[in-house]
Amino acid sequence: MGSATLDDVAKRAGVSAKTVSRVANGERSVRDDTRQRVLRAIEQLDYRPNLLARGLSGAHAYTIGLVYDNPNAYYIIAMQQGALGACDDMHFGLQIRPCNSRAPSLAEDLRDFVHRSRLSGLVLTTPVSERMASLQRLASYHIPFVRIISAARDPRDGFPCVYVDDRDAAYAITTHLLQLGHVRIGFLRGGKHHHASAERLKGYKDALRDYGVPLREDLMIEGDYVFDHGFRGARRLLDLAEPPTAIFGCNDEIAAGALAAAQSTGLHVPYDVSIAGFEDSPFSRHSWPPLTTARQRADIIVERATRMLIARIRGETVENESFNPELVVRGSTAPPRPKSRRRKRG
Amino acid sequence: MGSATLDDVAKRAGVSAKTVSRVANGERSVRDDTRQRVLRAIEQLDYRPNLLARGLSGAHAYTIGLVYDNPNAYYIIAMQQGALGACDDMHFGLQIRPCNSRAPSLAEDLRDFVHRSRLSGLVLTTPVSERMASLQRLASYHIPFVRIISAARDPRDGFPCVYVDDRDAAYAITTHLLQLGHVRIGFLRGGKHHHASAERLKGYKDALRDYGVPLREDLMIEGDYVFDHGFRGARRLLDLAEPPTAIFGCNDEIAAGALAAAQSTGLHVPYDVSIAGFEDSPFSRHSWPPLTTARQRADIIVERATRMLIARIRGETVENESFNPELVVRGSTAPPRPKSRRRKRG
DNA sequence: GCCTGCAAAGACAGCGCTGTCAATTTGCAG
DNA sequence: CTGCAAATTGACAGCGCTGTCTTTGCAGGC
Repeated sequence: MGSATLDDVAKRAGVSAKTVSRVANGERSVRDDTRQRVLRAIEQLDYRPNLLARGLSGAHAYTIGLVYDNPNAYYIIAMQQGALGACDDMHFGLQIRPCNSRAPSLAEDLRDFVHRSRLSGLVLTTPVSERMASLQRLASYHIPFVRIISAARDPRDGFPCVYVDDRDAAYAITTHLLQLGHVRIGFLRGGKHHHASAERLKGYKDALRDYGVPLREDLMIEGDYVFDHGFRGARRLLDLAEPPTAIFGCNDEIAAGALAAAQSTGLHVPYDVSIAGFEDSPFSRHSWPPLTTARQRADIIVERATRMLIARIRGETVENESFNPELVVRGSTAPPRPKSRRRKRG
Repeated sequence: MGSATLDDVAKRAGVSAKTVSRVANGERSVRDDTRQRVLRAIEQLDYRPNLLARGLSGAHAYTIGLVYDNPNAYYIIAMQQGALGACDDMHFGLQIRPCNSRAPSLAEDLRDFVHRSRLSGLVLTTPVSERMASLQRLASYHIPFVRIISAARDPRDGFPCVYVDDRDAAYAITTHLLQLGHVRIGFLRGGKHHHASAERLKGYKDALRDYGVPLREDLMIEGDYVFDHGFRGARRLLDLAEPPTAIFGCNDEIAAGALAAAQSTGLHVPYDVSIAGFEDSPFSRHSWPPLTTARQRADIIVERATRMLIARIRGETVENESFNPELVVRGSTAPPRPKSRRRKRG
């Protein structure tokens, strides 16, 4: 019924349980013929280690936690995929943990989460990874973690991380629009409390500055990472006396809102107005026209972070790593059309 | 460091560890003053049960597995939310398990998954829940599970389930289109191997029959639950000599593809062609125009299934339950426009 | 032949909890 | 008061594995 245990295998192979344990965990100090004998017994009995027993007995449970606070389903799934891939590969388990990154008790909640299941460590994604005070506390509890953050360069603050250069990608998108000939470019900001959002705004501003285009406050609109903000923000922009000829949404959902707003006004994208997003979510591929955006491989990023974490847990020293989102040009951006020829329908 | 254990609490409260265990698990047979004393000690020491120890010791780990084989991110997240909600509420843990529902070893993979972590049971979502042979095997391993399936009525096959009437919802959508005046209605089918897909096709056919509209094979196109099928399928339909005036996509992603196809051809939705989806995914709200669709609360459905499973694990007898998706009419459907007035733009 | 040193294998004691069953206390009729 | 069933509580043995320490086996140096 319940599958075979170490002892069963040990008896069959004529060795002690500890030796079977050694073989199962790939330890070196087992003579080759013994190892073969044990492996055969394991196979014959179809033995599978009991993860609970291993976790209870050992120093930790060979399981990591993936922590996120994000409303974006595609993002979460991509992250889970990345984490699961690395975990399967390294024979670790995975526990998922949605949470509220702004809860004052964040660090304590996570500590309990870790202790209750004896987790080996945590992968912290944005924006949880940006709550420095909580990270300090987590570190003081001796809980290993690796963060994924938005930064142009290695923060070197002692907390290991994978850092993603959002500024650079936003710069690339803005440059793309500028090179098409756009000058009035609207910016729909998202996630006031997300560092990534500030970085993207920075990239936008830097590009305008480098191209000698003056910033216009009325073209930058604050809001959240949601469709509705994109819709209303774009409406507001398009209702200006001098509306922008291009709109850059801080993520694909905002851009989707902007796209809907433009189309609902009877504007043709990209001929009447260009729209760009950020993320390369499936939405950006499935809308019409498909969105110009920045490709962010959340799955690969999280997979790297997970491998780093496991390496750290094993006591290896790890280097921080960086990722650069890349520009993906699709049908939603084109050169601006002379104002006179702009038309409305509907 | 590591949090307090049962023994610590027991000492502090001046009782045996077993009594603390009883209080922690909410068992009846503890006198009230003893219970209070123990609860106080638990609070003072900030005691949290160690889930691994509990799982190893007890008959099962108070943790369930959520099994899915689905490419749709929104769906998965909704299901996870529902399962997590119920699990948190019932003090159960949750393990997620993406899998390949068509693997011949499905039942054995799941058995190993259950044994390795001593899982209490499984929630099986479509299409895993439709692999009857595997379910038989799972049952023969004495693994408790609850399925979510697509069916018009209680299957009464001995395997507990939550059943969702896809046929009825598809009937409602088709009826909605017929009542708007559409006669040539295209159907883009998805997921050949999903029972839900067959049910939706059935709803479509039944509605046409009831309205005396003859079925036309050339208006029904097979494919998968993906955007691309929607796009190509819709193109094919729209290129017919007598194209449909409405297209029903078997899920929102297919409908999104159809929407993009129509728009890329220069057609105006819904004036030139109506489009309906199925699922009420965020996409259906975020496209322009937003999609008429069928609302399926995957979160609530999975939450119910999870509660049923836990009740079953506790030895209670449970009744199967049913859910009906409901019609959500949005901007993508409207009465057909006379053919002569149909227009294209470029 | 004897001792040293190292690799290989085993013994044993838990990890923190629950199931089982025995011991103790309590409540209450007689 | 006494007796007895019912209600509480506790003792104890694991659950299946790993960490630590010990023992065993064997090659090499004198």
